[in-house]
Amino acid sequence: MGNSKIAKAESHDRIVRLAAARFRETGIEGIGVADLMKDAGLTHGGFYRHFSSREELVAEAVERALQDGGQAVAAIANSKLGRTALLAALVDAYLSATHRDSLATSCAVTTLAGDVARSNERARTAYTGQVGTYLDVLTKLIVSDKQKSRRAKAVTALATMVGAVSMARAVNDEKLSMEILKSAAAELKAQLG
Amino acid sequence: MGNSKIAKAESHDRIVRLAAARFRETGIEGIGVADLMKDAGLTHGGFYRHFSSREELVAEAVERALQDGGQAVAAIANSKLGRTALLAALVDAYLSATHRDSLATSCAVTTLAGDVARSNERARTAYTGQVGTYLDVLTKLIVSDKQKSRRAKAVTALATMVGAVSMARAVNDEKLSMEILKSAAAELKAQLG
DNA sequence: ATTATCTATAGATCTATAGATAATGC
DNA sequence: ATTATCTATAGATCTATAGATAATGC
Repeated sequence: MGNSKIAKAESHDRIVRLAAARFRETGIEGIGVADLMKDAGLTHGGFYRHFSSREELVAEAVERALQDGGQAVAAIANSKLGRTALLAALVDAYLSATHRDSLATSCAVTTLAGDVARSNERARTAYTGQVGTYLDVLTKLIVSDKQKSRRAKAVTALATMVGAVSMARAVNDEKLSMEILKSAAAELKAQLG
Repeated sequence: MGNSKIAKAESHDRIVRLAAARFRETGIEGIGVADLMKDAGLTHGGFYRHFSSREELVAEAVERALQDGGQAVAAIANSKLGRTALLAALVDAYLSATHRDSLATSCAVTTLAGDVARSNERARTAYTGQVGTYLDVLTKLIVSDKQKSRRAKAVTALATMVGAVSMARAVNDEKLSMEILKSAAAELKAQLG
């Protein structure tokens, strides 16, 4: 015990990274400070040397969770696929059973939507920014005569993906869950391809 | 204190009805047994004569919350509008600022999606049933050459509405929030009308 | 000397239970 | 006699703080 500034920064980063994962798994209020610190290999007493309150961790962890999704999208967007193939790759990845089932690493725009709506302004501002980023990416990938129409199609496509994954997770009927993911993916690709 | 069987049934119904509203406002874990009982004008000690556990209330209240939405849809569906006007009325009501802001009475398929995914099987089964009901209503209202295609369009339309309202609630930018609702409504009406 | 983390604990919750009270209903 | 609700409380959490310990860093 007792540690360097570098070690403290590493601890801070580890707490935020693990909280970003656990909050997506359990919901933001589904896990306490003590368990989060235990995950990070620390005891709960040290928490308040890193964060002024639990709310501050919530804000940082929501920001981190949203960044994770941004990086996943950037990884696909930076591949050398053409416009249509790129759109299809994004849609298929988002509407995959793997994304549905991998809560800890999933897109926070879907997974934390309900929690963020009830959360602090910093978390909501981060959420708003990430939605804007996704809409920019999608708007550039969509073909349409008018710019305004491309943007509206991007909004609708993102809403479709978010809603489909939300419902696919909540239903307890695997067949219906897969139907939701597959139907939405097929429709989006037909509409935007 | 001390009360008739009729009064007990009324108390039970009041607890479930108020819990269905509060759970949608605060999230299922956002309010405790004592506050729920206080809402119903009772003290917390009597709770376990009505429910064997908090989980049992969660199941009943999720069922009730989902029913509320079903009744709202039925009210619109039973109006004397033609197919196109009916679809437009459903889409506009779902994607209205009023629905976005009226959490306590809102559609639980959107509002409780995240909580239900982590909840008990009875709540998830009720959720699954309500999704099926909505899909049946929408499938009948959508025109398309093939039955299979109508169903896929219904799934996509429901996903779009659920995702749009989820995001519209989480962002803290009123302009973006309204853009999400209005763009999704316009696209859905253009696609399905 | 400073500080990152630890142990210990205060005070506020939360679910659940025990036993008392005051009605209903046979 | 039964029971719907009440008061009181047990026991488990949860956030936050206090003070000790053992390292870093001047």
